[in-house]
Amino acid sequence: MLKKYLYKIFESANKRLPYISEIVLVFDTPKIETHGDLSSNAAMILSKKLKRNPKEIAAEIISNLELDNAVISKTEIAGPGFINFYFTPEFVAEIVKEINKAGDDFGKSKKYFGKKANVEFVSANPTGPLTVGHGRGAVTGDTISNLLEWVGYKVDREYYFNNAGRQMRVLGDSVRIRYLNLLGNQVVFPEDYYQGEYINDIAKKIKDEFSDKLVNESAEGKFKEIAEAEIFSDIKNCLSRINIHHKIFFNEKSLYDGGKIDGLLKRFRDSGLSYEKDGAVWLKLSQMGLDTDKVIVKNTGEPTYRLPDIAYHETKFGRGYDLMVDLFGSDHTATYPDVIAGLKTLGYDDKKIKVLINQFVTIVKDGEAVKMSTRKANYITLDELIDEVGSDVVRYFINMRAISSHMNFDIDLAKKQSDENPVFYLQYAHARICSIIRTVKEEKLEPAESNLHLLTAEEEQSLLKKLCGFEEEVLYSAENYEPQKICTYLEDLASAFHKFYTFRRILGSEKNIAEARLALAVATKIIIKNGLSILGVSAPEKM
RNA sequence: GCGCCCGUAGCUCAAUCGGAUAGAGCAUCAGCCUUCUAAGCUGAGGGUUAGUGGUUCGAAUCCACUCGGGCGUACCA
Repeated sequence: MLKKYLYKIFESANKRLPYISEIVLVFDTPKIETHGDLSSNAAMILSKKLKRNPKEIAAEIISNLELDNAVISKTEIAGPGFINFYFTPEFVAEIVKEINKAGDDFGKSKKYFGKKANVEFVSANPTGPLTVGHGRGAVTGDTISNLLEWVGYKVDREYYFNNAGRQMRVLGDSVRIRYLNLLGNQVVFPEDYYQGEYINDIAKKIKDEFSDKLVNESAEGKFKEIAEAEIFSDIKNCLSRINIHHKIFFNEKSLYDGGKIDGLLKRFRDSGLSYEKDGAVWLKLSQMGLDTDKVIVKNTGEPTYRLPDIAYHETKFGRGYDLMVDLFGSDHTATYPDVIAGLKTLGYDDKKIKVLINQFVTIVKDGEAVKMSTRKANYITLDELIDEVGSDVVRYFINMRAISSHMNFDIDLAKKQSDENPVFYLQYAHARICSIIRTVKEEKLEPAESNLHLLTAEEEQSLLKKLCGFEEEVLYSAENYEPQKICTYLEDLASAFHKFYTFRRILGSEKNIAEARLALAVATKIIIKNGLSILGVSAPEKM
């Protein structure tokens, strides 16, 4: 709200200060309170362009702004040429009205209203349970979807999977052999098969249902079919435990059945974008600025992942999305440039695709890093983690970190410190406000907005200023795909509230000021709840 | 070897497209509950931002090199 005001003021001063439009105008919240509420470095940037003293420019800017002194109490030129703005307490307090009026919708913006986005995430093939590693992609993808919705997008959450190919054959055969073992057959279980206990569980289920009727069944028949169904249902259950629900499950196989793959291949060939060499089909990606051409069909006749991936993204373009977000782990870093280049050769606008790479989660157990592998079954499942610490902690813990950071997850620490997780700090602030609201009801006290100008104390003002920043924070997080900003913001907000709570009491204060403080507390509650809902974390009324 | 990501307090991480005195939580130490939830508040200690150079009014952030870690580098996905 504060930034909005300054942008407006600067814009209307455009005619008098034409050089302003030549730079990107940014207002920062200084780290130190004595540097004002918002600060601009415009004069310093302009000083280079105009070859003039920055302080001189700053003075010129200030004198040409039409500042309302009911809004801005003071401006100053500081340091090497910062322009610092101080807002009046009365103006800052107005935010309470806006928040309490908009309620659950406060912070939502219409900036991207009417646009459609697709966020593809998780996309693990059904060969085993989701691991903590998948959890990172799952939570991040869902939170980014929420953020996009908050700035106006209509978002489809999508899960892309492949239930064909070698890994699924191995899965079916793993179950088959375990099944035979259960029946007393001594077939040796190959080392590179899926070692997890879940394979045994599925085999047991099959034995219970079919007893020995499937001894001659092939790996790719019933075994694969049942294993896939079981695993997929586990994956969906697990995701729903942390509140994640995909709207679309896109099967790679449908691309083949629908003739999309053959059609694409033909188009590449007909337009001269591909050629044959050594029995394989190559796509001319070197024309698109890549180092080398890449194989799209192996000499065995099977396509590589590139062909279906390009075809898949083509269907997304066909479905009319304005923004397509692909979220995957760092083991895929090498694959997406090929796919995007392929789409570009077909004339698609690659700017509509945003690829996000989340770095790996290193699991630390007993002080040592654990190498995770579904094959070898030395992973920690997402389900186990949720059992241990609960959905809120899992979601918050993952959201706290920038996706580019390599995060360490110490299982023992997570269990031990689950009570100390910052998420409880936020939830506690929310519960405290709910408790106040319950208590004042008995005292016949109502929040009132007529006396907000009384909120001039330090703790009240810093809480108010924090509230003023929520909208901008949401927009920034969404546009930059940085959920962790919301966490940092909420922790600051909760801290400002806890201080307010400690020093500025509601009950026992004079009626006008008590009502104003109550209105402020209610506004804070709304923001905490809205922020937590973006993160997919609950806002409990009691703790 | 080459490409991408990263290195910040004892630990896990922040730091608003380069901003003023690098911040939180945990851990450690010292205080604060007859009044709205102490899962809280106040204070203390803890840093050459891996290292060396460079760019400029100004660098954790940008550039170069070195060291250390992760992920790739396929006619696997």
